[in-house]
Amino acid sequence: MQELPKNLDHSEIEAKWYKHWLEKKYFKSVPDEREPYTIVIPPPNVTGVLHMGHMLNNTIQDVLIRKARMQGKNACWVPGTDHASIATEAKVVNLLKEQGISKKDITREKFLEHAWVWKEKYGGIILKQLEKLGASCDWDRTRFTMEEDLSEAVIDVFIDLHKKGKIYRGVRMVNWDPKGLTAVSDEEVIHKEVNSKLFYVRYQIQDSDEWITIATTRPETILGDTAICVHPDDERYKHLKGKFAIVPLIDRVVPIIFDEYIDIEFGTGALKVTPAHDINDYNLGIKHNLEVIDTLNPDGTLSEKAQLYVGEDRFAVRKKIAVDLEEKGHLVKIEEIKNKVGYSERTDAVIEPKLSMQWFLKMDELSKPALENVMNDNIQLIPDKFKNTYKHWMENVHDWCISRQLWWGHRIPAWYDEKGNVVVAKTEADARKEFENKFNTQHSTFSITQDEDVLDTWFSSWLWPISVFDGFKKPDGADINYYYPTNDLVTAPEILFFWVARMIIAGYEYRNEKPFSNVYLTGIVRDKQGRKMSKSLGNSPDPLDLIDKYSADGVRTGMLFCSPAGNDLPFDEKLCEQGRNFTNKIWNALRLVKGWETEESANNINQDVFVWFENKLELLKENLEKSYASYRLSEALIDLYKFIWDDFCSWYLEFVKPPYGEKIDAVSYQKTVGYFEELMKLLHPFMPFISEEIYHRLNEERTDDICVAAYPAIHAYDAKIIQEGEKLKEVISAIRDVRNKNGLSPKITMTVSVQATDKAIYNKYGALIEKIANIHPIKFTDSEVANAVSQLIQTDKLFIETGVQIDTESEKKKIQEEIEYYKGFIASVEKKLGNEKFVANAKPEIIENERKKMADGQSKLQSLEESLSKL
RNA sequence: GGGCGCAUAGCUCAGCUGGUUCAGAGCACCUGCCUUACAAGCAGGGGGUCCGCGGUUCGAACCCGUGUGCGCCCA
Repeated sequence: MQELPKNLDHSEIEAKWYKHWLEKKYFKSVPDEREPYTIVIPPPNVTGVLHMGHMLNNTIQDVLIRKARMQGKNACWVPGTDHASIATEAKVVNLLKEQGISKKDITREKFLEHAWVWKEKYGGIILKQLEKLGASCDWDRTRFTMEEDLSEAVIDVFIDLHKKGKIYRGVRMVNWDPKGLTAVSDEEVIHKEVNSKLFYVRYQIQDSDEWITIATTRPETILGDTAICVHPDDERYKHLKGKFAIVPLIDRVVPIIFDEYIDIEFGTGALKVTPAHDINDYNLGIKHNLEVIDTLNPDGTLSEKAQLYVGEDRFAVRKKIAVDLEEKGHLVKIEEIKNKVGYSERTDAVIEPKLSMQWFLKMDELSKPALENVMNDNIQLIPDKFKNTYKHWMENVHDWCISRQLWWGHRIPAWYDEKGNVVVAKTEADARKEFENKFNTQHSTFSITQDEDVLDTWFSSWLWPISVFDGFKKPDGADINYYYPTNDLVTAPEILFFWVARMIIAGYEYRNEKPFSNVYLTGIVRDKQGRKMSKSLGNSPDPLDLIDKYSADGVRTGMLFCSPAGNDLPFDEKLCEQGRNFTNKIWNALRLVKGWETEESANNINQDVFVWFENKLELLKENLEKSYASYRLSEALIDLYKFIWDDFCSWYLEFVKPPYGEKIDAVSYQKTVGYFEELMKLLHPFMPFISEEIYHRLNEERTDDICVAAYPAIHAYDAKIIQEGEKLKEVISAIRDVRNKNGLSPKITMTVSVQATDKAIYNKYGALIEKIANIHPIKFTDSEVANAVSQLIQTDKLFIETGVQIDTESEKKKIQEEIEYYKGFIASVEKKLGNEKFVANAKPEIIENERKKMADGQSKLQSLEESLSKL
């Protein structure tokens, strides 16, 4: 046969097999009578390119879906992307800017045209990249949150929830992103600890020479102050009741109010109150009926209402106002402090609390079933430590601000007439009818306008598990009835609330059923310094480069080697290298097996090896199954890795390998190919490409594919046979060890005498030991053998005659050390057994075990002492 | 400030009901090997205050309390 190359060209087989699988439509799913197994992909942003988080996330999904497929389930993995309002709009704005076009200068329609062009051009990149990873998605089902059907679902849901009284419009303090020019939800604000300055500023008390000093990190907001607040119990300020203070620079007269909200210890115990620009101040303002003065423009510059510094950016003003306050004698001192400042997740701009009119979704009632069904494990979070976090959030859930001041997204179906009345309706015509009914508007030509804002992207992705199966358009359709609820959701803990909780809410609201049964929360991929890998930090390797270098299989295993569910993954390229080395190992095992020439043989010398290996294989399968059942994919992979490398390659193949130049008997060959195939099936979910390649190489006439082969069934195993095998390995290792320690080449033939009560294993495997360890002969003995190195294997004793004079002194020393160890060991067991309370309280099997330890220990000790005396 | 979690070999982590000869794996490191599938390999080896302290128990890496350090979420 033709010589196989020493290393495998992975890029060639990856392209070949992925294309083949697609042609065979193995990933395609249509409802049938089989049990469904469904995963919906967490839709990546259309703007996105593959990063390490996606790699991890999608590898896990692919492992789960491939295993289910092999197990004969109707496996369906639905891919797609979401439209990512803020991120996409920002990209398009930038692109237009490069072309010299400003968003302000073009119409909404024109802008959206540009946005769609952009989406068509770049929107599919990330999905193409997933193919390189081997992702076995049903690509025919690819969805996009802004396609027509999914958009309609979003609008219908908005109208429905509005009708149910769950959606309302109100002025609220929102997190304003001055760069993105939109409100963002609480979850999109990242609080970072930063070094700030705490400015102490004094305000004069009206009609008095007295001053009151406040502390603030944002002195520019002074211009919007409408009160000073102190604690009612604070002795320092009690006399100020009913007095007024004068706001510096603008001389506004504001009341001094008293409220228990104040922390007496912080700063001076006096707080400036700016209801338009701080949520707590806003609440104080409502309570004390204060004036609200909005001093900020949407872009973060100061507004006319600020009176001073109008049109200048808030951070520039912060510096200027400090100087001006100083000049006018208002600045008392400046302290350096650490405080937390909110940043926009999307634009990284400092978030400004700002009052504005927004649409909200009431969450209290809606979230109840979503909380309950996670707490009772109807939906399982993996790992379950996230239940606590989930509970905490769901019990303190805030109403969801769902409007965004953007164009790219689902436009809010609300309409206003000239008087500012509002109705919610799907079309303009419906809206007019609404106006006629609701407001008695008589003529049909009145002018109405649609709300300019769009909905939060999550307001579409929370419908994802339903909408991808057309569950809104066809609530009783074949797809939604078959695939919903889905099985597993694999996602990052960061979006547990953003997305997972809200999908659960939508599931119960619209299907009266959970959207998925299990939520596997992956870790966050971090670099060696523990930082999250991200494009902006530039600390993330390009996944496609990694695949190029280490193969898709190698990268997949690299990602999974150390990523227990919910734990962060400290990524190291070395892991991918280890994965690639594993593919190389497998490839070379194939080269070995394919290099064998066979011959018919009457009696099979490897019979006992097969029995051992088959039992060990069953044990492996059982362990794999346990790991899968508890989503310990990393553990399953490591078990498989060790089994293939150690048990299969290092032991089994060496056992059955014919001596150089000899042929292998046909039965051994067939058995070996069979085991190899089975191992490849077990490996396929993790390493789809190499397993498929090997599967075909093992049998070149094959017409079926491992991708859809039946996953190996589990059978019972005999633990005793496995134990014998382990002992056999110990014997061989002990002999190798003697060679190593004495600097003897493997080519030197030695003799071994065995002193054992149970001779079965030596009778069974004697010939094998002779072959593997280059022993001739191996024989039994009843007594000590002179001039031999002795090795204790459990309670058996091996006398290895190396053919050279042994070093009696070092041999004595070695035995003496072992004797000491066993003496200590026996003493500790004796102590335990001598303890009445232990004997009275411990379980019988544990006591029995201690007795056995004692007997074994004593027998070994005796044997060692015998050896010592003979030396 | 409130809540949750973590701490085991140089690194990353197992250790599932408290009880084997229980302190373990992979990587890294060290030694010896270009042995005929694989140097992307083979055969060996060293390495630990299971974060500190106290308690429960016949028995604690594991349970309880407490201190320290770190991470995450919320305000």
